[in-house]
Amino acid sequence: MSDNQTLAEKVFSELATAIVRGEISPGERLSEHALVDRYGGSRAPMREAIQKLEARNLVVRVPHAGARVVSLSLEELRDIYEVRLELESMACRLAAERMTDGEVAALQELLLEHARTIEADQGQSYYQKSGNLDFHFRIIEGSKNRRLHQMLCGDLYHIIRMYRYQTSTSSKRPQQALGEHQRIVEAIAARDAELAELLMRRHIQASLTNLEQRMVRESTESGI
Amino acid sequence: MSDNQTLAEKVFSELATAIVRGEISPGERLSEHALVDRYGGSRAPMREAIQKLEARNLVVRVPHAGARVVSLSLEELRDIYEVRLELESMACRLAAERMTDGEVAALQELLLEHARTIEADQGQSYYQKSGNLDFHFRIIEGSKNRRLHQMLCGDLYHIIRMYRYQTSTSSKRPQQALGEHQRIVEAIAARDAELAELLMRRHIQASLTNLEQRMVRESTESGI
DNA sequence: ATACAGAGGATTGTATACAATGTAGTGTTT
DNA sequence: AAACACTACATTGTATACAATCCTCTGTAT
Repeated sequence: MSDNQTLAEKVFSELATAIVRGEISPGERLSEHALVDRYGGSRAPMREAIQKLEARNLVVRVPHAGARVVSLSLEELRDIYEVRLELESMACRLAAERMTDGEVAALQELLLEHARTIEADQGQSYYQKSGNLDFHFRIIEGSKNRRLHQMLCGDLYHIIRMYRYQTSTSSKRPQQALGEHQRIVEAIAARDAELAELLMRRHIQASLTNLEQRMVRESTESGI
Repeated sequence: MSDNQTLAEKVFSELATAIVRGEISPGERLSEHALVDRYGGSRAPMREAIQKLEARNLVVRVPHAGARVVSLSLEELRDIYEVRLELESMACRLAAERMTDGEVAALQELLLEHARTIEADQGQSYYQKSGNLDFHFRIIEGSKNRRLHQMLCGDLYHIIRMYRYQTSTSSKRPQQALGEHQRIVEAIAARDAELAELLMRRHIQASLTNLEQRMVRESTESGI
């Protein structure tokens, strides 16, 4: 029961979290031999772990040249945000149509708890860290579309979290975000799919706008 | 120059096309040893090819049990279609905003050619086969969002083509599809992003509706 | 007859060895 | 001095061998 998963999978998940947390920098090389020294085993499982990372777009491999942690240009990051905006708005619309009454009630309860947490200890850190993600995850699950869930949670979020643009863009007051969350849930509870989608779109749009401003700033800086 | 790509990549692409074309049936096993017998080489490249197929969701692997060609339930297929509908509508909106005038002109030219082809030899087969795909691919490329392109063309389309639901759903008159295409391009040429998105959404929606009807039919049949 | 248990075979996971390719560093030439 | 070529090294791609796990078939017991 302890060694149920293969070594390749263990190395993969360890590397994935290390990359997302920034313990391995973007652009850094992942030598198979170095991974053997670090995690033990032989090259075969390391290779497989690297391939799994490539499948999730966390590393880029070029034949005979090796693997590097993905280093996204701001354009590529904008692309990812655009797709995320669309897919998560879609998820919110579907959630309004498909969540059970019980799930909606649980979501409302979650927001009440968030409100208490914020009021109690100004818990900005708690709220940002897991609370925000919890809210979005539940809505994505509420869409009852497994492929959508896989694309958003499996592929896009890892990269987004890796670049921490999400933390910086959600630096607006937790109260404001909470208020937006509450209005979204109200729309879901009223089964108003169109409104729920619109509100979620606006809620995320700020991140994209923020990101694009940053893009312009950085490009002009480097252009001088 | 001939052997520039690795054996693993060659086996991967051969297997991918074989799966998409239905030469390997859904649910069929992919034994590593059998692949060695078929393609030559050793197990290592075969394993790598299978992993690449898994990354594109064309096969499912379970540890110690092997790999099987993906066999989707109708629910999973509905999920994929839903996501495709949303992403391709989005692509159309972005294309209306970002395609160059030259690209729009080329797209209009493509449709004229389609019209000639249809009139000439009732070329339903030609039009369905590559013409329809060409049109959609150009719009996706016109979105100038590489991640979106990757998700639609790389991941979703292979599976959709594999199940051939697209061919059956697009069995409506080529003239009708062509007319819808023309209106979409008109909206793009007018830089009316909202309208372009709406028209594309309707254009694809028929496939999804068709698919869902089929789902209901099949489930009731098996339920008897 | 059916269900469960165990052994054997088959398949995958891992380790090691060899081959092919890319990279860097040095030396020569212009 | 700069650019090109060649050589040596390092890294990845591939092949083979061994270990661990799973699937199946057979035999026994209920």
